[in-house]
Amino acid sequence: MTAAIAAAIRQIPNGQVSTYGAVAKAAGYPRCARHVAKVLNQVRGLPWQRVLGSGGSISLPGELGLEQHFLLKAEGVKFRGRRVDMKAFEHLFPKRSKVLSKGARMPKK
DNA sequence: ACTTTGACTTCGG
DNA sequence: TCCGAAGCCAAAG
Repeated sequence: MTAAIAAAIRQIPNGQVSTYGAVAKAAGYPRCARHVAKVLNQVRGLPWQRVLGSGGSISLPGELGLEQHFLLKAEGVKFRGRRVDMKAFEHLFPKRSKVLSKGARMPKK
């Protein structure tokens, strides 16, 4: 599954971005956003800078965050304040034939 | 086999 | 808009 996630991340084209949750979902593990982060941190050769937190926010702390910002900017991604303009730059993964249905979540409300 | 660990996500205040 | 709490799941030790 680590491989599946890594593969999903590699699919993100230059100039576009995605989120942890979206990547996890695309890889077939909708709830494993956190693991995506871990994969990004461990696996090398991935376009890690194209993966953002929900809403297009940079989750990387410190200088790495600045570097991410820089790299994305270099790819043509534009920022709306502290967030990436997801509406315009989020990469949509090809829908896999609902193999893993995840159903509704969020028990709270 | 159990515990820890994440660059998360979402809700409510 | 920002902050804290709770839920979440697989990989690594």
